Amino acid sequence: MVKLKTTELLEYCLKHKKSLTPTRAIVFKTLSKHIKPKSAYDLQKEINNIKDNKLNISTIYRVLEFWIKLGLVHKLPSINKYLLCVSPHEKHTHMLNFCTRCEKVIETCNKKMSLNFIKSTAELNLYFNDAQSIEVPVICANCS
Amino acid sequence: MVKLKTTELLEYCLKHKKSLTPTRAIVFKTLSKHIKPKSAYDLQKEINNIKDNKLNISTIYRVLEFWIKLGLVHKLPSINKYLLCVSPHEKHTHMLNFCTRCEKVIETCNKKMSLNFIKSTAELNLYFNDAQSIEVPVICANCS
DNA sequence: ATATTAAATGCAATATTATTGCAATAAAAA
DNA sequence: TTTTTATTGCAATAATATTGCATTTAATAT
Repeated sequence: MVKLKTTELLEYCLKHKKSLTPTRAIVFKTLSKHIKPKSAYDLQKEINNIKDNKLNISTIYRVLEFWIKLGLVHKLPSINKYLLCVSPHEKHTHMLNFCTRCEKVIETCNKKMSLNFIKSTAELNLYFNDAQSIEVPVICANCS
Repeated sequence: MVKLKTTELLEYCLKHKKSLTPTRAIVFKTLSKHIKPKSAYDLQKEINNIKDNKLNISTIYRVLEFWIKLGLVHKLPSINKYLLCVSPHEKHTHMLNFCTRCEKVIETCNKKMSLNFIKSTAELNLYFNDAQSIEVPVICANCS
Protein backbone atom coordinates (compact mmCIF):
# COMPACT_ATOMS: atom_id res chain seq x y z
CA MET A 1 0.00 0.00 0.00
CA VAL A 2 1.59 3.19 -1.19
CA LYS A 3 -0.41 6.36 -0.99
CA LEU A 4 0.82 8.34 -3.92
CA LYS A 5 -0.22 11.93 -4.04
CA THR A 6 -2.46 13.06 -6.84
CA THR A 7 0.39 15.02 -8.36
CA GLU A 8 2.51 11.88 -8.45
CA LEU A 9 -0.30 9.90 -10.01
CA LEU A 10 -0.62 12.60 -12.63
CA GLU A 11 3.09 12.41 -13.36
CA TYR A 12 2.81 8.69 -14.01
CA CYS A 13 -0.07 9.26 -16.37
CA LEU A 14 1.66 12.03 -18.28
CA LYS A 15 4.78 9.95 -18.60
CA HIS A 16 2.63 7.47 -20.50
CA LYS A 17 0.74 10.18 -22.34
CA LYS A 18 -2.49 9.29 -20.63
CA SER A 19 -4.93 11.36 -18.65
CA LEU A 20 -5.71 11.10 -14.99
CA THR A 21 -9.48 10.96 -15.05
CA PRO A 22 -11.71 11.11 -11.97
CA THR A 23 -12.61 7.47 -12.56
CA ARG A 24 -9.00 6.38 -12.61
CA ALA A 25 -8.27 8.45 -9.54
CA ILE A 26 -11.10 7.02 -7.47
CA VAL A 27 -10.27 3.45 -8.33
CA PHE A 28 -6.68 4.04 -7.29
CA LYS A 29 -7.69 5.87 -4.14
CA THR A 30 -10.07 3.09 -3.18
CA LEU A 31 -7.42 0.43 -3.66
CA SER A 32 -5.03 2.48 -1.59
CA LYS A 33 -7.31 2.29 1.43
CA HIS A 34 -6.65 -1.40 1.77
CA ILE A 35 -3.74 -3.53 2.79
CA LYS A 36 -5.25 -6.68 1.38
CA PRO A 37 -6.08 -7.29 -2.26
CA LYS A 38 -9.58 -6.51 -3.52
CA SER A 39 -11.58 -7.88 -6.42
CA ALA A 40 -12.99 -5.73 -9.20
CA TYR A 41 -16.46 -6.25 -7.79
CA ASP A 42 -15.30 -5.39 -4.27
CA LEU A 43 -14.01 -2.08 -5.57
CA GLN A 44 -17.14 -1.39 -7.55
CA LYS A 45 -19.29 -1.98 -4.49
CA GLU A 46 -17.14 0.23 -2.31
CA ILE A 47 -17.00 3.03 -4.83
CA ASN A 48 -20.66 2.97 -5.69
CA ASN A 49 -21.75 2.96 -2.07
CA ILE A 50 -20.24 6.33 -1.43
CA LYS A 51 -21.33 9.50 -3.18
CA ASP A 52 -23.33 9.16 -6.30
CA ASN A 53 -20.82 7.12 -8.24
CA LYS A 54 -22.18 4.51 -10.55
CA LEU A 55 -19.18 2.91 -12.15
CA ASN A 56 -19.87 0.03 -14.46
CA ILE A 57 -17.96 -3.17 -13.86
CA SER A 58 -16.38 -2.98 -17.29
CA THR A 59 -14.96 0.39 -16.37
CA ILE A 60 -13.47 -1.03 -13.23
CA TYR A 61 -11.76 -3.78 -15.18
CA ARG A 62 -10.47 -1.33 -17.77
CA VAL A 63 -9.15 1.05 -15.16
CA LEU A 64 -7.42 -1.74 -13.25
CA GLU A 65 -5.81 -2.85 -16.50
CA PHE A 66 -4.73 0.73 -17.05
CA TRP A 67 -2.98 0.97 -13.70
CA ILE A 68 -1.40 -2.42 -14.17
CA LYS A 69 0.11 -1.27 -17.45
CA LEU A 70 1.52 1.77 -15.71
CA GLY A 71 3.01 -0.48 -13.06
CA LEU A 72 1.05 0.90 -10.13
CA VAL A 73 -1.20 -2.06 -9.53
CA HIS A 74 -0.63 -5.80 -9.37
CA LYS A 75 -3.07 -8.58 -10.01
CA LEU A 76 -3.02 -11.75 -7.97
CA PRO A 77 -4.21 -14.30 -10.49
CA SER A 78 -4.90 -17.08 -8.02
CA ILE A 79 -7.56 -15.06 -6.22
CA ASN A 80 -8.56 -12.61 -8.94
CA LYS A 81 -7.78 -9.65 -6.77
CA TYR A 82 -5.84 -6.45 -7.12
CA LEU A 83 -3.38 -4.57 -4.97
CA LEU A 84 -1.30 -1.43 -5.16
CA CYS A 85 2.32 -1.89 -5.99
CA VAL A 86 4.58 -0.96 -3.08
CA SER A 87 7.60 0.02 -5.14
CA PRO A 88 6.38 1.36 -8.45
CA HIS A 89 9.35 3.58 -9.00
CA GLU A 90 11.90 0.89 -9.58
CA LYS A 91 12.29 -1.37 -12.55
CA HIS A 92 12.55 -4.83 -11.12
CA THR A 93 10.72 -8.04 -10.54
CA HIS A 94 7.97 -7.83 -8.00
CA MET A 95 7.62 -10.93 -5.92
CA LEU A 96 4.16 -11.01 -4.42
CA ASN A 97 4.51 -13.26 -1.42
CA PHE A 98 0.88 -14.00 -0.94
CA CYS A 99 -0.39 -15.68 2.20
CA THR A 100 -2.91 -18.29 1.13
CA ARG A 101 -4.54 -18.18 4.54
CA CYS A 102 -5.09 -14.50 5.25
CA GLU A 103 -4.42 -13.04 1.78
CA LYS A 104 -1.83 -10.65 3.11
CA VAL A 105 0.76 -9.81 0.49
CA ILE A 106 4.35 -9.03 1.28
CA GLU A 107 5.85 -7.59 -1.83
CA THR A 108 9.59 -7.91 -2.14
CA CYS A 109 12.02 -6.79 -4.69
CA ASN A 110 15.64 -7.60 -4.77
CA LYS A 111 18.29 -8.11 -7.33
CA LYS A 112 18.81 -11.72 -6.45
CA MET A 113 15.29 -12.60 -7.29
CA SER A 114 15.10 -11.03 -10.70
CA LEU A 115 13.67 -12.59 -13.80
CA ASN A 116 17.16 -12.70 -15.18
CA PHE A 117 18.22 -14.72 -12.22
CA ILE A 118 15.35 -17.10 -12.73
CA LYS A 119 16.40 -17.37 -16.32
CA SER A 120 19.91 -18.27 -15.33
CA THR A 121 18.73 -20.98 -13.00
CA ALA A 122 16.31 -22.38 -15.51
CA GLU A 123 19.12 -23.06 -17.93
CA LEU A 124 16.67 -22.54 -20.71
CA ASN A 125 16.31 -20.23 -23.60
CA LEU A 126 13.65 -17.97 -22.14
CA TYR A 127 12.90 -14.36 -22.75
CA PHE A 128 11.15 -12.46 -20.08
CA ASN A 129 8.11 -10.34 -20.06
CA ASP A 130 7.71 -6.85 -18.86
CA ALA A 131 4.98 -8.20 -16.67
CA GLN A 132 7.40 -8.22 -13.78
CA SER A 133 5.17 -9.69 -11.17
CA ILE A 134 5.22 -13.19 -9.79
CA GLU A 135 2.81 -14.53 -7.26
CA VAL A 136 4.43 -16.78 -4.67
CA PRO A 137 2.10 -18.72 -2.37
CA VAL A 138 3.28 -18.62 1.22
CA ILE A 139 2.06 -18.87 4.78
CA CYS A 140 2.87 -15.66 6.58
CA ALA A 141 4.40 -15.45 10.04
CA ASN A 142 1.08 -14.57 11.65
CA CYS A 143 -0.79 -17.48 10.13
CA SER A 144 1.79 -20.17 10.63
CA MET B 1 3.52 -33.91 -20.21
CA VAL B 2 4.33 -37.15 -18.50
CA LYS B 3 2.43 -40.22 -19.52
CA LEU B 4 2.26 -42.20 -16.35
CA LYS B 5 1.08 -45.75 -16.69
CA THR B 6 -2.16 -46.74 -15.06
CA THR B 7 -0.26 -48.79 -12.51
CA GLU B 8 1.79 -45.75 -11.55
CA LEU B 9 -1.32 -43.63 -11.25
CA LEU B 10 -2.80 -46.27 -9.01
CA GLU B 11 0.30 -46.24 -6.84
CA TYR B 12 -0.06 -42.52 -6.31
CA CYS B 13 -3.67 -42.93 -5.35
CA LEU B 14 -2.99 -45.76 -2.93
CA LYS B 15 -0.18 -43.81 -1.35
CA HIS B 16 -2.79 -41.20 -0.47
CA LYS B 17 -5.38 -43.82 0.43
CA LYS B 18 -7.60 -42.81 -2.42
CA SER B 19 -9.10 -44.78 -5.25
CA LEU B 20 -8.34 -44.53 -8.90
CA THR B 21 -11.80 -44.22 -10.37
CA PRO B 22 -12.59 -44.32 -14.10
CA THR B 23 -13.49 -40.64 -13.91
CA ARG B 24 -10.16 -39.71 -12.39
CA ALA B 25 -8.33 -41.84 -14.92
CA ILE B 26 -10.03 -40.31 -17.94
CA VAL B 27 -9.45 -36.76 -16.80
CA PHE B 28 -5.79 -37.53 -16.29
CA LYS B 29 -5.50 -39.34 -19.60
CA THR B 30 -7.16 -36.47 -21.43
CA LEU B 31 -4.81 -33.92 -19.90
CA SER B 32 -1.87 -36.10 -20.82
CA LYS B 33 -2.71 -35.83 -24.51
CA HIS B 34 -1.83 -32.17 -24.52
CA ILE B 35 1.34 -30.19 -24.24
CA LYS B 36 -0.46 -26.95 -23.54
CA PRO B 37 -2.68 -26.27 -20.55
CA LYS B 38 -6.42 -26.87 -20.83
CA SER B 39 -9.37 -25.40 -18.98
CA ALA B 40 -11.87 -27.46 -17.03
CA TYR B 41 -14.46 -26.80 -19.71
CA ASP B 42 -12.00 -27.75 -22.47
CA LEU B 43 -11.49 -31.09 -20.78
CA GLN B 44 -15.18 -31.63 -20.25
CA LYS B 45 -15.88 -30.98 -23.91
CA GLU B 46 -13.14 -33.29 -25.05
CA ILE B 47 -14.14 -36.07 -22.72
CA ASN B 48 -17.84 -35.86 -23.42
CA ASN B 49 -17.38 -35.82 -27.17
CA ILE B 50 -15.88 -39.25 -27.17
CA LYS B 51 -17.70 -42.36 -26.05
CA ASP B 52 -20.75 -41.91 -23.98
CA ASN B 53 -19.19 -39.97 -21.18
CA LYS B 54 -21.24 -37.26 -19.60
CA LEU B 55 -19.10 -35.80 -16.90
CA ASN B 56 -20.55 -32.85 -15.06
CA ILE B 57 -18.42 -29.77 -14.79
CA SER B 58 -18.38 -29.98 -11.02
CA THR B 59 -16.87 -33.41 -11.30
CA ILE B 60 -14.16 -32.10 -13.58
CA TYR B 61 -13.27 -29.42 -11.07
CA ARG B 62 -13.26 -31.89 -8.22
CA VAL B 63 -11.10 -34.35 -10.07
CA LEU B 64 -8.62 -31.67 -11.10
CA GLU B 65 -8.42 -30.59 -7.49
CA PHE B 66 -7.83 -34.20 -6.55
CA TRP B 67 -4.86 -34.57 -8.92
CA ILE B 68 -3.45 -31.25 -7.81
CA LYS B 69 -3.47 -32.43 -4.21
CA LEU B 70 -1.62 -35.55 -5.26
CA GLY B 71 0.91 -33.39 -7.05
CA LEU B 72 0.27 -34.73 -10.53
CA VAL B 73 -1.42 -31.66 -11.96
CA HIS B 74 -0.66 -27.96 -11.85
CA LYS B 75 -3.02 -25.06 -12.24
CA LEU B 76 -1.99 -21.91 -14.05
CA PRO B 77 -3.98 -19.28 -12.20
CA SER B 78 -3.49 -16.51 -14.71
CA ILE B 79 -5.28 -18.43 -17.47
CA ASN B 80 -7.40 -20.79 -15.40
CA LYS B 81 -5.97 -23.81 -17.11
CA TYR B 82 -4.48 -27.09 -16.02
CA LEU B 83 -1.44 -29.09 -16.99
CA LEU B 84 0.24 -32.33 -16.02
CA CYS B 85 3.24 -32.02 -13.79
CA VAL B 86 6.43 -33.09 -15.54
CA SER B 87 8.31 -34.17 -12.45
CA PRO B 88 5.80 -35.41 -9.93
CA HIS B 89 8.18 -37.77 -8.22
CA GLU B 90 10.39 -35.20 -6.62
CA LYS B 91 9.67 -32.93 -3.73
CA HIS B 92 10.65 -29.50 -4.90
CA THR B 93 9.35 -26.22 -6.14
CA HIS B 94 7.84 -26.34 -9.58
CA MET B 95 8.52 -23.24 -11.60
CA LEU B 96 5.97 -23.01 -14.36
CA ASN B 97 7.61 -20.81 -16.94
CA PHE B 98 4.53 -19.90 -18.86
CA CYS B 99 4.72 -18.20 -22.24
CA THR B 100 2.12 -15.47 -22.24
CA ARG B 101 1.98 -15.53 -26.03
CA CYS B 102 1.58 -19.20 -26.93
CA GLU B 103 0.74 -20.64 -23.50
CA LYS B 104 3.53 -23.17 -23.69
CA VAL B 105 4.81 -24.10 -20.26
CA ILE B 106 8.36 -25.06 -19.52
CA GLU B 107 8.43 -26.55 -16.09
CA THR B 108 11.71 -26.40 -14.28
CA CYS B 109 12.86 -27.63 -10.96
CA ASN B 110 16.16 -27.02 -9.38
CA LYS B 111 17.57 -26.56 -5.96
CA LYS B 112 18.57 -22.98 -6.57
CA MET B 113 15.04 -21.91 -7.21
CA SER B 114 13.40 -23.44 -4.20
CA LEU B 115 10.93 -21.76 -1.93
CA ASN B 116 13.57 -21.82 0.74
CA PHE B 117 15.81 -19.88 -1.52
CA ILE B 118 13.11 -17.34 -2.18
CA LYS B 119 12.63 -17.11 1.54
CA SER B 120 16.29 -16.40 2.06
CA THR B 121 16.27 -13.64 -0.51
CA ALA B 122 13.13 -12.09 0.82
CA GLU B 123 14.72 -11.53 4.18
CA LEU B 124 11.33 -11.91 5.71
CA ASN B 125 9.72 -14.18 8.17
CA LEU B 126 7.80 -16.30 5.72
CA TYR B 127 6.71 -19.87 5.94
CA PHE B 128 6.12 -21.69 2.79
CA ASN B 129 3.26 -23.70 1.50
CA ASP B 130 3.22 -27.17 0.21
CA ALA B 131 1.65 -25.75 -2.88
CA GLN B 132 5.01 -25.86 -4.53
CA SER B 133 4.10 -24.32 -7.81
CA ILE B 134 4.86 -20.85 -9.02
CA GLU B 135 3.74 -19.42 -12.31
CA VAL B 136 6.37 -17.27 -13.97
CA PRO B 137 5.29 -15.24 -17.00
CA VAL B 138 7.83 -15.43 -19.82
CA ILE B 139 8.16 -15.17 -23.55
CA CYS B 140 9.48 -18.42 -24.90
CA ALA B 141 12.28 -18.72 -27.44
CA ASN B 142 9.87 -19.45 -30.28
CA CYS B 143 7.66 -16.45 -29.62
CA SER B 144 10.33 -13.88 -28.99
C1' DA C 1 -13.39 30.10 -27.01
C1' DT C 2 -15.15 26.80 -30.18
C1' DA C 3 -15.05 22.93 -33.26
C1' DT C 4 -13.05 18.71 -34.18
C1' DT C 5 -10.94 14.49 -32.95
C1' DA C 6 -9.58 11.02 -29.85
C1' DA C 7 -10.03 8.72 -25.55
C1' DA C 8 -12.69 7.10 -21.79
C1' DT C 9 -16.81 5.44 -19.84
C1' DG C 10 -21.68 3.62 -19.76
C1' DC C 11 -24.64 0.11 -20.86
C1' DA C 12 -26.26 -4.37 -20.86
C1' DA C 13 -25.91 -8.55 -22.90
C1' DT C 14 -23.17 -12.43 -22.78
C1' DA C 15 -19.21 -15.40 -21.97
C1' DT C 16 -16.30 -17.78 -18.87
C1' DT C 17 -15.01 -19.83 -14.66
C1' DA C 18 -16.30 -21.96 -10.40
C1' DT C 19 -19.10 -23.51 -6.32
C1' DT C 20 -22.88 -25.46 -3.68
C1' DG C 21 -26.18 -28.76 -1.42
C1' DC C 22 -28.32 -32.61 -1.85
C1' DA C 23 -29.49 -36.97 -4.36
C1' DA C 24 -27.83 -41.02 -6.58
C1' DT C 25 -24.27 -44.18 -7.44
C1' DA C 26 -20.03 -46.66 -6.83
C1' DA C 27 -16.31 -48.33 -4.05
C1' DA C 28 -14.37 -49.99 0.31
C1' DA C 29 -14.84 -52.04 4.71
C1' DA C 30 -17.17 -54.89 7.94
C1' DT D 1 -23.59 -59.76 1.48
C1' DT D 2 -24.59 -55.50 4.24
C1' DT D 3 -23.06 -51.31 5.84
C1' DT D 4 -20.37 -47.37 5.51
C1' DT D 5 -17.75 -44.10 3.11
C1' DA D 6 -16.36 -41.81 -0.98
C1' DT D 7 -17.40 -40.24 -5.44
C1' DT D 8 -20.16 -38.36 -8.99
C1' DG D 9 -24.51 -36.31 -10.99
C1' DC D 10 -27.52 -32.67 -11.15
C1' DA D 11 -28.77 -28.11 -11.86
C1' DA D 12 -29.10 -23.90 -9.88
C1' DT D 13 -26.38 -20.15 -8.89
C1' DA D 14 -22.35 -17.38 -7.88
C1' DA D 15 -18.27 -15.09 -9.26
C1' DT D 16 -15.31 -13.28 -12.69
C1' DA D 17 -14.62 -11.11 -17.11
C1' DT D 18 -15.39 -9.43 -21.97
C1' DT D 19 -17.66 -7.35 -25.91
C1' DG D 20 -19.65 -3.93 -29.27
C1' DC D 21 -21.65 -0.01 -29.69
C1' DA D 22 -23.60 4.40 -27.79
C1' DT D 23 -22.56 8.34 -25.07
C1' DT D 24 -19.76 11.41 -22.68
C1' DT D 25 -15.50 13.54 -21.53
C1' DA D 26 -10.91 15.14 -22.51
C1' DA D 27 -7.35 16.75 -25.74
C1' DT D 28 -6.11 19.06 -29.87
C1' DA D 29 -6.61 22.13 -33.62
C1' DT D 30 -8.68 26.08 -35.44
